[in-house]
Amino acid sequence: METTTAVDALQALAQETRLTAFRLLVEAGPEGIAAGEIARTLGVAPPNLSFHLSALVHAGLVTSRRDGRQVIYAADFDAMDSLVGFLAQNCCRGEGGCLPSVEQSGCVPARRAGKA
Amino acid sequence: METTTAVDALQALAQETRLTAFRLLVEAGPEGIAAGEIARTLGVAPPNLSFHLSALVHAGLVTSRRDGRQVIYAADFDAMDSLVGFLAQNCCRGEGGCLPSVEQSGCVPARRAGKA
DNA sequence: TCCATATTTTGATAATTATAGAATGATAAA
DNA sequence: TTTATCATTCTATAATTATCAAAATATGGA
Repeated sequence: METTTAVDALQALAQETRLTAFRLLVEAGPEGIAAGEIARTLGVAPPNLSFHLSALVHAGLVTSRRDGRQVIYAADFDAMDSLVGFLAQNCCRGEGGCLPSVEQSGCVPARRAGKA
Repeated sequence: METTTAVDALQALAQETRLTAFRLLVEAGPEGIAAGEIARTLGVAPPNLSFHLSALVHAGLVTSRRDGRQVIYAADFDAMDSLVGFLAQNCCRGEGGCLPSVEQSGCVPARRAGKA
């Protein structure tokens, strides 16, 4: 992953509305949530949310697909993986001991097992 | 972790100089690196680097200690853990399958094992 | 076709942030 | 105490970004 890609992703997450929306999408999983529902849940005006969602899409953290009149947004978990991996790359000169402790997030193995 | 805390941390990382400096510190491990050496390595003017390092400290991602005339900066791995945990909290409604795959970072178990 | 719903785009404004240069503060050695 | 080194703070400037209101686009149903 390039530094500029990571900066774009972090920049996208570094805003309250966008971070909250992203976490909502992470919690929702691959099925995603419609833009309108996100706007209602967060109490944000639709044009404002649209602005922020497009920032997340542009940063590659979120995908969108149209379903009828709705546009469904979903977190891109691979992008998130890459970002976290980039942050921790070669930590402690490979001696271990500095990585995020995934266990504390409450979300377990499925994907990790697949990727190991 | 509060949303505002996470936004502050992400904001701090969302800038090329700061992100590069942080990753350098992650790689260096708990011993840290002196401000001057970071400045030389990154090719950044000392006042500019100082500005960015203080942003990282303020965000809680980095600690500093004085050693003689030098000021040594080090990554705060617990803060990084918390941030990653916050991003992935309750992912996929707890059904698993959406967490960062730590394995790809090349940094292994020591800390994870301790915290599980 | 006409209307209603869902979302995005546009344009203007207000606020935040990065950078550079000069000056200041802190520590150590001569 | 004088000097050199390392780092930070101050001041000003340039650039980016969030928000709001209004208009525009896209889809589906009457």
